[in-house]
Amino acid sequence: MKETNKPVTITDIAAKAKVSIGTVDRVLHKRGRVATDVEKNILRIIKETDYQPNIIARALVSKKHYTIAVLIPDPSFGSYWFDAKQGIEKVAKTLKKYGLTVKYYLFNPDKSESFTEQANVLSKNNYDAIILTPIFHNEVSPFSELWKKAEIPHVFFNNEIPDYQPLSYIGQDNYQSGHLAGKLIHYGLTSPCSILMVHFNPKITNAAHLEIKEKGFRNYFTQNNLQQFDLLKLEISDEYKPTFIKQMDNVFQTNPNIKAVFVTNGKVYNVAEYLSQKYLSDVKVVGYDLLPQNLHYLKQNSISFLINQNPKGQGSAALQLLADRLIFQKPIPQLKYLPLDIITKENANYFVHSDAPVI
Amino acid sequence: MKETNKPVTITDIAAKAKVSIGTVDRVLHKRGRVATDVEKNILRIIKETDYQPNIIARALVSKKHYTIAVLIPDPSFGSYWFDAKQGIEKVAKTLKKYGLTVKYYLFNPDKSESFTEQANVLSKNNYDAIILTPIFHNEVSPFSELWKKAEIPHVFFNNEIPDYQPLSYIGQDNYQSGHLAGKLIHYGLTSPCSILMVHFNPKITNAAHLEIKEKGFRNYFTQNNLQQFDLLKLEISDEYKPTFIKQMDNVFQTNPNIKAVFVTNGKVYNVAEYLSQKYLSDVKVVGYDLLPQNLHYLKQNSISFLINQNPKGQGSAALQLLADRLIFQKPIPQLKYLPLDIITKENANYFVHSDAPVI
DNA sequence: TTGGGTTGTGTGTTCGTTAACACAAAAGTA
DNA sequence: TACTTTTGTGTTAACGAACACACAACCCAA
Repeated sequence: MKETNKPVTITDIAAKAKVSIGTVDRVLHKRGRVATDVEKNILRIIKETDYQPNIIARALVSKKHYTIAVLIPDPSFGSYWFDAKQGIEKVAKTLKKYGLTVKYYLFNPDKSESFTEQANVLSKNNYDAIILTPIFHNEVSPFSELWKKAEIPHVFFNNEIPDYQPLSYIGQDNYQSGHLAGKLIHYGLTSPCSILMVHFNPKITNAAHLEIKEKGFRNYFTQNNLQQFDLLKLEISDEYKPTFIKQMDNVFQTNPNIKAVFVTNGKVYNVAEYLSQKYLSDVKVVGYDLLPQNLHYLKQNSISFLINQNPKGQGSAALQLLADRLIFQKPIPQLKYLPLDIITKENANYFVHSDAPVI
Repeated sequence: MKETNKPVTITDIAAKAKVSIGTVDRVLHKRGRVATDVEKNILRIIKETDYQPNIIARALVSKKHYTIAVLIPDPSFGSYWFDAKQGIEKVAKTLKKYGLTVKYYLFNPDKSESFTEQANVLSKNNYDAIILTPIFHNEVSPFSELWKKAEIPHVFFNNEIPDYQPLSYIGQDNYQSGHLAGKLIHYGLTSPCSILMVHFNPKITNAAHLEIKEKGFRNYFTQNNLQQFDLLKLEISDEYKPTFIKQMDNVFQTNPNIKAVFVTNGKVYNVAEYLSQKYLSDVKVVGYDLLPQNLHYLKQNSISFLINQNPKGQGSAALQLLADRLIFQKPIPQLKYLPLDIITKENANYFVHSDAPVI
C-alpha cells in the first residue's frame, strides 16, 4: 500500500478510466450522455479510489446560491429567542462564503395568527430549505404538508412534534430533562416532603413539551421508589403578579411542607422572586434557561440549578445541519438531541459567555 | 448605498486602481516592486472597499503546507488521552483540505524522561506550530524557551503552567472546578459531617493542578461559612489495591462521620468501588472525567456527579485555534477556558456519544 | 554607449470542479 | 439516400488568489 496522501481528483479518475474529465463529471452529476459500460467503469473507479470531491474547489466555482428561510419568534420577545437567532446568525456568517443566505421570518410567540401570517408569506417565496420552531402545533401541520409536497426540506428546532416527520429535529429530550430535574431536586433533599411542579402559561403556547417534562420528572420518583415525596402541581395561566402571588400563597398555606419547586420552563425567576420575598430560602428551586433574571437568582442562591436548553447551540446546529445537506451533501441525522447542560452558580459563567457548540 | 452583496475581489481592486492584479497581489503580500504612490492608492482602495481575501480560493491554490506537532501522552495510557487525541484528529481531518497535517509525538505520562525524549525529537524538525500537554512543568520550561526563540507558536492544553506564557492555553479553570465540586457536595449534604478529599498520584505527575482544585474546593466552604463540615485530606501515592484499601480503611475508621468524598482526578472509580464493597452507599462521591469505569459507577449511583474535563473538546479547540491563526490569520485568545460540564446519571448519555464542541 | 543590474508592471499558469460548447458518430426519419 | 436528431465524448473558460516569469524602462559603471 502506497503512502500517497494526495487526495484523488477528478483528473486522476479520468486518467484511470481513459476518458476526459467532462465524462467523469457527467457521471458524478448524473447528467446522462455517457455510455453505460463507461459509466459503470467510472463508478467502479470512484468507489475503489474512495474519491471525495474537493468542496473547496466546488464552492469556488459554484454559482449555486442557497437561500434558507428561518421562521422563529421575534427576538424582542425574550432573550431566549435572541440567543437562538444569534446561533443561526453566527453559522450563517461563515456559510456566506459558500453562497448561502438566510432570510428571517419573525413572529409573535404569543399569537398563533402571527405565526400563520409569517408562514404564509414565507411559503410564497421559494426557499431551498426552512428552519422553524413549531410552537403552535395545530397551525404548523398544513404548512408542513405543503412543504413536503413541494419537497422543501424543513427542520424543526426547540419544539418537537411527535407525529410530524420533518427532515430533522434539533433540540433536547424533554422527557429526559424532566428526569434530570427530578434527580437534581431529589439529590438536595433528605427528609420526606412535598415537591411543587409549576407550569407557566400552559394554555397560550403549546403545552405538550411541558407535560413531557412533567412525565419525566414524575417517573424519576416512581422509578426510584421515592414515595416519601409528595408531588404537587400548579398551573399559572396568568403572569399577572398579584394573581400569581395569590396562587402561590394558596399552595404554600395548604402545603407547608414544600421543600422544592420544579418550574418546567424559563419563567422560574418568578418563583425565585416569590420565595426570596417570603424568606423561604430553604426551598430548592430548579428550572430552565439562562435568562438574565434567572442568572440573577442563581447567583443569589435562590435558584439551585438551571437546565440550559441552549438556544444558541440549537440555532447553530440547525443551520449547520442544513448546510451539511445542501452544500456538502452529507447525510444528516433525523434527530439530534443536544446535551442537557446543568448550570449552577459555580459554572454559569462558562455558559453565558462561551460560544455554543458548533458541530 | 448599493445593495451589491458581491464580495470585493482582487480584480475589482485592480480595476479601480487601474493596475493589474499582479500589482495588487504584490501590495497585499508586501512583496515590494511597487511604486510608492501606486501602493498607497491601492491600500486606500483596499481599506475603502473592505476587501476580504477569499479563503476558499486561497486554500485551493495554496501549496503552503502547514505541519503541526502534537506532544501528548500516549492514548494507550488511558481513555482520557485517547479522547484528547480523537478530538485533535477530528479537526485535523477537516483541515487537511486546507493543507494542514499533524504529526504526533506520544510520551509515557508516568515518565518525565519519555516527555523530554519526545520533545527533543520534535524540536529537531521544523514545525509551524506545536500543541502540547505540559504535565511535567520543570521539563517543559527549556523547550518553551527554545520554541519562543525559534518563534514557533505553541499552545498548552489540559495543564496550565502559571508562569509560562505560551501563545494560548486551552483547558479548564481548575480553581473554579474545585469550587464547583464543593457546591455539588454541599448541596447533597444537610447535617454536619466530615468530607474527604482524595488526591491520586500527587507525586508522579505534577500535582499543581490537583492542589489548585483543592484550594477551590476548600474556599467554597470557607467563603460560604460552612464550618460545620470537616475537611479531611488523603493522598494515595500507590494505586496498588491492598495499600489503597488499607489507607481508606484507616481514614474511615478514625473518621466514621465521612459522608462525602471528592476525588481530584479521574481515579474516582477506585473510591466508588471501595465504598460499594463496604456498603457505604450513603456517601456522596464527586470526581472527574467520563472514563468507562467512572460511568459504570455513575449508573449505579455510587458516584453522584462527575465534572467533565472534556478532553476531546480540549483537543479540538486547541487545533482549531492554531488553524485559525495559521490558515485564517485570525487573532486568537490567549486563554480559552472550556465550560465545566456537570455530569450525572441522567444526562451522561449526551456527553458520552455526542461530539465535542468545535468552535 | 554597451553591458549588467534594479525597479515597476503585466501576463500566464495553477489549484479542482463545473458547465457551456463543439463536434463527431450513430440512430432515426423522410 | 439525404436529411435531422440523439448520443457520446472531449475541450475550454470560468471561479479568486498566488506566484513564476516576461519584459520594458530606467540607473549606473566601465
